[in-house]
Amino acid sequence: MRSNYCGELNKKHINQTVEICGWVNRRRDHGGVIFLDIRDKRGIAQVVINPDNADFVIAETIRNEFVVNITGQVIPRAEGLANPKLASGEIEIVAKNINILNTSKPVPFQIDATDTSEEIRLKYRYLDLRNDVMQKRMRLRSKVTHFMREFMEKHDFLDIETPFLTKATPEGARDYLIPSRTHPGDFFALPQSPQLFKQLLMMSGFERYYQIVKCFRDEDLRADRQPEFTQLDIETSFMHEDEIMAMMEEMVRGLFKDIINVDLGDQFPTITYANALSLYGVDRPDMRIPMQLTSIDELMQSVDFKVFSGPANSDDSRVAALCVPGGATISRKQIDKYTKYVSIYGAKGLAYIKLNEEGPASPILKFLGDEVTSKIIELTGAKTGDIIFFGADKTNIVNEALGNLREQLAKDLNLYESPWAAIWVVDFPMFEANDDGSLSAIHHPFTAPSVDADTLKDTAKTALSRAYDLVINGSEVGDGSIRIHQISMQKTVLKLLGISDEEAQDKFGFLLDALEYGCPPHGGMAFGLDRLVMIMTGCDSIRDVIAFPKTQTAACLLTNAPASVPRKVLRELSVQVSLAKKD
RNA sequence: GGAGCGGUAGCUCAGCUGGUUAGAGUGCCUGCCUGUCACGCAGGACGUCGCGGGUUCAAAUCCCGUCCGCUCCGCCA
Repeated sequence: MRSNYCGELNKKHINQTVEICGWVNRRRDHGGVIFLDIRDKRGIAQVVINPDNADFVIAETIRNEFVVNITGQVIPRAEGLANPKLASGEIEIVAKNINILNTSKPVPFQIDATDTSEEIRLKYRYLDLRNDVMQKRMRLRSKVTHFMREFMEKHDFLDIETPFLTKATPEGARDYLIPSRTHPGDFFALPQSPQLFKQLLMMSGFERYYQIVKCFRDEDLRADRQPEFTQLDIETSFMHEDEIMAMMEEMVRGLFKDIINVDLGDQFPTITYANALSLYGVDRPDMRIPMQLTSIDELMQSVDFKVFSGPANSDDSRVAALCVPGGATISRKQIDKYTKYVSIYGAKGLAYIKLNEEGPASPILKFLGDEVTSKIIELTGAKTGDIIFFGADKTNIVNEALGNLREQLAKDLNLYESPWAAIWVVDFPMFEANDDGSLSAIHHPFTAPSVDADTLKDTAKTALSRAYDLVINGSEVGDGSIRIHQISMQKTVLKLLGISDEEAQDKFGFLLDALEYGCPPHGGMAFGLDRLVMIMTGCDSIRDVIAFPKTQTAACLLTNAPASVPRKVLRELSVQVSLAKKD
């Protein structure tokens, strides 16, 4: 049915008779001569149909997106008629036989349009996916998973599937629930990750496991968050964290080099969680941006300006400065926009000092005085032409406000030092305190602390874990940890988290039991495949690298899922719906 | 749960402070056209202005509610 792909035809094929299959990307009917751009998965080639062709009458009925099969001869294009936009632009095919394999209604949008709204694209996703850009993204994604599988297999990891119909977990995200017909009133949960199963596989002696697997979390969506997403999930036994990180790093470096020819550097730098927050305000620092936050608490403790001196003298607060190179040209109007921007993170204002040619200029100079002002300039390393922004509030508000402002400014003013930057974040705390004083796991409840159980009990609020995150260009693309492999430690951690013995036994007693039958030390990692591919393709949303993604309300515009089901089905599942039916 | 932006022809959009018959480009249909490649030219058809209510002599336009899409906060171990 096909001898060549359209996109691969070139001067080498001149005089050959070829048979192509594909979609009509565009038809240009000149009355006397008809041109068809035929598109297949490799690209586009132009077909010419002359009026003396017996199939000319067929060609006249052809419309965009018809599926055709054409036999013809490849000829060179005459002088000046080549199309440099097409890979096949130096040749064209003179049609001999034209076969309409299928017709098409007029499509709701031209396939190669670039301005179609996402809503329409999602509704007709099967058409959107015909677009060359989407085809390329899906192909790159496939290359990524192929590379991953090859790497893991080469390193003797075993691909083992774990159940989707499993048990709800305490802590963490909301679960997607599946009612059980055979156990009326009981529910399965879709896994938020195969975490416990992969740990059990270590206890089963497989030593190295991986899986490219869907995970499910019923939480609100973002540009980089979908309710079902894909992870490269990995677990190993008998490896220290530095060994695991080195191996994962090798994979990621190879991935970027092989697939998009990007060199991420010989060894990814490492930063502690505490330093990341202090210097960049976030736990996923974008290292493409050289700007750092400067702590100026000491300097501000005695100034006669309560907005600064208050937080400077408070333990849970912080005063920090962010010097923006060349930022003195930022307009008052733009500063107002940034003030509004930081307010979404709870910042009550955004003080600044501009370093103009004539000297520092700022509404707050009179409160700070010359001496303090010059010390700020010294500490931040600010130069003439720069602007210094300030944050003074609770520490997490300052960090989030200035940390996100830093990234926004880098975007607006193009302050990137390099196009790519990977970094490991380590030394996460084990726990964070909730509003009510209780503790939650920062990573998850099975993460090993870096101290023994007795020390952990005494220093729960400050103890560090053996977790590590991989951050590329300010996006967390993977996280992992060494897990707890001793029952006593696991019980200590669960107790600190306020999970009772009964609840622990009920929710994951199987894991606690397994820990007591010769559990090897183990640890692992999980990569967010969608985010990785998003970054590698330069997309702003993971929806752009997922064939059939969901909208912000977790609906599918293509299938109209989720949808109601007949009462009979619900009865079988022992499920009652209490809402009034929507229309 | 909250904030912001958007929803007008198949598609992308314009439509100011309310005022006759709601427009443009593109797509579609018809005719013409032998070298285009976003072909061109001429003509034509196509509207639940997201939905519901209100104000008004009069609403795409103003007000209230609601649904949908996007970005973000909360949330996401």
